[in-house]
Amino acid sequence: MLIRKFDSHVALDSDDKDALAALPHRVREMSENSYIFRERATPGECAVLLEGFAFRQKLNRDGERQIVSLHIPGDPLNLQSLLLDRADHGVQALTHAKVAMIPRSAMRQLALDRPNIATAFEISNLIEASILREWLMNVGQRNAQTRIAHLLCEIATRLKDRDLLGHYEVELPMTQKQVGDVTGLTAVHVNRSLKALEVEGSIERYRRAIRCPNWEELVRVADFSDSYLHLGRQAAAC
Amino acid sequence: MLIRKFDSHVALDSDDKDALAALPHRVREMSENSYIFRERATPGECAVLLEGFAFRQKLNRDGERQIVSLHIPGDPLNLQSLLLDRADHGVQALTHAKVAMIPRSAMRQLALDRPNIATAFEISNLIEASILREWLMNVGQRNAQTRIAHLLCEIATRLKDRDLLGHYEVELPMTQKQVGDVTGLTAVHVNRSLKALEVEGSIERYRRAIRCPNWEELVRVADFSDSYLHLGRQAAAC
DNA sequence: CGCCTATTTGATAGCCGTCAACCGGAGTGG
DNA sequence: CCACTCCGGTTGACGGCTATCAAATAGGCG
Repeated sequence: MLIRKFDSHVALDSDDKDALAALPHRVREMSENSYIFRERATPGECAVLLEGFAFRQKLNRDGERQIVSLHIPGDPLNLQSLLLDRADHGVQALTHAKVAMIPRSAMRQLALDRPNIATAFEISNLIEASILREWLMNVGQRNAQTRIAHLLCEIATRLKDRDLLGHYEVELPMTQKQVGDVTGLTAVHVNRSLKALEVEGSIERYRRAIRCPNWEELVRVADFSDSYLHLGRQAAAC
Repeated sequence: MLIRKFDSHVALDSDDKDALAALPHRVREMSENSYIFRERATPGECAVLLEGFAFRQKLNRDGERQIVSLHIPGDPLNLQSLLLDRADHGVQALTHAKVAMIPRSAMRQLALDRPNIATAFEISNLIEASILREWLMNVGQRNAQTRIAHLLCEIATRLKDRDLLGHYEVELPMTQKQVGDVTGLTAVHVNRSLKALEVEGSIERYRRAIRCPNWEELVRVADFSDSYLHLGRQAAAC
């Protein structure tokens, strides 16, 4: 999984792939909503999501939660803690999930030994920052319907890019409260906005599954453009 | 300026500092609001802010602007474009500013030659991402007064950390419209919120200068904690 | 079935946006 | 020196989007 993701950023040679495959690790099964890392921790391992979904969150003084990223299989979950001494946010499983835990020392040695992989680490971090900028725009400047539609477009696009999605049909593994914590809305308003999107024909819903019969239309409503996801190999890498 | 910033992330040896000092560059004077890099560009140079302030912004479909970062002297302005092929946002001078422009190739060679500096690059990027997460929390979960107070605390803390601020007295070089574009508010509401902060005694104002006679109080109102800024050397670096 | 959580819906309130007018300092030109 | 202009800041009235509160419905799982 990780190989596939990193290879999509930088062209890895077979030695790079072997080195990634040879990483020592243990696989942990995480149940829904369980913590993978807690805020302020300095974990001794790096986690890579193998199955399921995960998210990162921050809490404010009043205990209100902001979800600051969503992760799909293949995503590293705490690369930043290779270099920063304390996590400024918590990482949790969104669904039941499998996570590969890799000793920090092994990850750091790998980055020292294999420049291509170090570059892939950096690109992964930079894309995360780019997504954060887009989310900031989303929450700061867009109305509720657009925010939610944008989130749907992003998830669908990221899943599709990693071959985890057949059609544009998302089984959104989040409660409406969690969608609200991503978009800065309340669960009630998320509900109303989803309904409005449905009534206007941008999406169809059955339970939590959301289909996008008219992708172009949803993209338009969402003010979505995938350029911030920086899909494909980055020409600038060496 | 850059040496001082990077040295605050990682302990640089004298060779590292010499290498940074020897970087080829030209200094550009930028007038207020002029573009340093445009969205979607692939700049051939890296910029480091020497004097003045700068910001990055994204525009949505309706032309509304979200400011996604603020920069003070010493900050690199487009490190991410060393590895990502197209900028997902624009960079502009907030005030009259001096910027050092360094050829991309020289920056990349430097990162290859000097691991400490490569690490400093990465830490700088990671801290930016951490600030983005906090801003997302700010815009998504806090009310207007708290958002603005939080922004003031952050700016003051960052300036103080780089010895650019005597007391907690910020001459905020931004229009109220720009503050709104950071915080996801309108200029009118920024104005009312600043007034409210003043009435409640959290800040004092004279023109655009803002004093914080009671820093503790402002921090409390702002729900501010500086941990996300990751000040000081990161123990995890090697 | 029974419990618990998530979703849905309605009524109401409030924060913030919009529109508009006025003020006030800085720079310009007469 | 003063009038003029312009841009940003300030203030008021009003409206709308979203939050809050509350209650009913539906699903999931023992």
